Amino acid sequence: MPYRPEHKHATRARIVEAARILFNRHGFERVTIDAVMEAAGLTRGGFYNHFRNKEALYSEAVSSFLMGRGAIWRAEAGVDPRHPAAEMATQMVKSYLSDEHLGDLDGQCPMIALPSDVARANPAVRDSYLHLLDGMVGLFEHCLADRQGEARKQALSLAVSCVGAMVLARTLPDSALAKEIREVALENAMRVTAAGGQGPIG
Amino acid sequence: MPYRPEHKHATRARIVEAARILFNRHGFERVTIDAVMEAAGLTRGGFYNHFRNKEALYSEAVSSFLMGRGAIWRAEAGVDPRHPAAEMATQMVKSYLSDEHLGDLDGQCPMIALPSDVARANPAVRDSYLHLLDGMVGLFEHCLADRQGEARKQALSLAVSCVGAMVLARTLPDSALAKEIREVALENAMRVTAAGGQGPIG
DNA sequence: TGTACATCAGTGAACGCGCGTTCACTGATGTAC
DNA sequence: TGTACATCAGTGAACGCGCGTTCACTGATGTAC
Repeated sequence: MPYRPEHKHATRARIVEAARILFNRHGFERVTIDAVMEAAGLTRGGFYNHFRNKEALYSEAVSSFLMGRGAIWRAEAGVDPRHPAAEMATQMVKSYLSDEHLGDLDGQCPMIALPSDVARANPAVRDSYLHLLDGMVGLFEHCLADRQGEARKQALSLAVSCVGAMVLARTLPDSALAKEIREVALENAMRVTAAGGQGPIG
Repeated sequence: MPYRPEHKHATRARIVEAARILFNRHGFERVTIDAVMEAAGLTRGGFYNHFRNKEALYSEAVSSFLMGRGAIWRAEAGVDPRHPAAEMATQMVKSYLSDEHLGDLDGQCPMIALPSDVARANPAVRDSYLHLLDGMVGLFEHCLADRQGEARKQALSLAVSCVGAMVLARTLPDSALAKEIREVALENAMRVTAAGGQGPIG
């Protein structure tokens, strides 16, 4: 063995991380393999030592968010999986809908950055997206575990508000409407997380 | 004058309509000018008699929805601008979140089909998107005019639910989660349109 | 009414560039002795 | 410990294709007479 296996793993991880950032910013089509490899400190040709093709990389880049930045994000929001509580959901929502998150084109959640791109990609990529949304809904549901029977619906409501509002805010030109939308989404979410055990939106 | 002005106008409209359908289905990058012109019954070269470049066409294709399919959609939903009523908002929401709308890749609202594409396009395209969302919010607001003070917020809530849920549903692979999300969005919207003059939701 | 003409919408070949992918190679590394 | 070697991660030139755009042209049409 000329190189340790970890060497290849590390290189591969560097490529995925560089790709995640570039895809987030520019979308699938406008990111070239050249650009990804250069950002990872490598050259073009080596790419196919690691990935079958460009779409395979795309799929990995999308799912990589969950364990990478996603974990950091959960930590920053103060989410402790062992202590579910509605305030944690509140913190997550606030953080998700924040100016910082909207402006962070590199670190932003790919669900915001890539919806229509992913909608036209292959099933593996769409599964990665499902995986992310599933994770988000699951996390909210966990935080709202005390709302017997309604936790699932409330979690789904929060996810739609968060992702929906941010997708719109990112798509619109810098406009008053974009700001209004995020504010309304936040208000609605607060109403959900604040409510005890009433309806899904109480 | 060799040709009547209407002749050129009609040709131009045919190109925009062909483009709208193709962009909706495949996004900006994957649609070629060749494909658009062929769909309009023309050949490549003529394109630049009508548009400055591909992005100019994109912007027009997005805005064209409002006066074209958008008007049909409003009519089908039974919206009569002279008689605002919450039931009209209800009908619009139901129609927007329907299986038919989700499956209609050609006629679908571009806000669903193109968010991340548009987010990376030039300001004119993003303005067209804003124009669409503004139209939708304005329509809802008009329908909810009797909710003094809260109409605006309720209209925004409806728009986020509608577009957000549909964007997610279109992006996810055909999954149970996609169905759940649309159902929850519909329930929440019904709660908004059903409510008298209470809070923006509930 | 009929005809010659000017206009310009539409044609299609060509250009030039960029990108995904391939491939023969190089050289850094871990191992066997 | 030192050295020769086999491996394979990484290199970079090349290929082939597709696409946006340009441009010299053609021919259908409305108009002037």
